[in-house]
Amino acid sequence: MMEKEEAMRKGPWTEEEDVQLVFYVNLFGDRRWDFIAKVSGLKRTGKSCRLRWVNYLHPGLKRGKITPHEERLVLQLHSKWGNRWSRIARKIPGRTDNEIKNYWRTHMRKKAQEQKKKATGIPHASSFSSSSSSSCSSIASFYDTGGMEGQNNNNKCKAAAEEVYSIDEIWKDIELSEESSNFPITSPLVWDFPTNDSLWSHDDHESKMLMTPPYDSFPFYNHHMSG
DNA sequence: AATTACGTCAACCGCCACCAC
DNA sequence: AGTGGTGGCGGTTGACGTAAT
Repeated sequence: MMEKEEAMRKGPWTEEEDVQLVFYVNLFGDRRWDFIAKVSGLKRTGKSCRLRWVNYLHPGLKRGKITPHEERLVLQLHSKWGNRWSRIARKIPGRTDNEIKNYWRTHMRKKAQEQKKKATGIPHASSFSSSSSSSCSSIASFYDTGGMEGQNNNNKCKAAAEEVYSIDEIWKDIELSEESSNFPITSPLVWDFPTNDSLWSHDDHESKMLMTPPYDSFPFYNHHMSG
């Protein structure tokens, strides 16, 4: 409390901050965010660092639009779990909870509005997507944390959804589509650092490693920054 | 060309769970 | 068992880009 808090930065991250964060995450792992926030010299909170890493800098992130397969998967999982975004995201490789949440909000809202119109008698029927197997649950539970578990009135939808498309099938689909499309895992920054967990055992060294990342020696830095 | 409306998405906030002490 | 610190999660906001007028 008496500690005079340095003003924390907020808002969009700069490229320099990204580089710095990645450097320290590769050094210390992606767990101790508060520590990383402190030692990195970034004027960001641990939470902010974590968010940036998880939603943007993580090497495994898949960029680009949600595919129909993923969309289907989101629908399936949302019908099952409701707004458990992180849980859903874990089942969709390369997608973050934030991404899925945003996707759901923007796309499902539209669908919900259409559905409402339809319900109020205004003839406007555009299907959710030609590949969507079931939109009943998503519309019904749109925006609330329903989920299907334990909700009798929705069991029909769940059953219908599962009947139409099993999770296994969805996974197969995704694998196939990814194989065929050969989708690139394209994180905005391609980091060459080894993610070496052994670094974690170097607690004693941590304080000695508090240095500013040598930007010049980062091959990816120049590469990315020139873009 | 200027303005408005709309869509998208990165980032913040508040709450909660977990863990170490 | 109680407490404080930290990370994770879901909800929400606001900036920015683009389409429509």
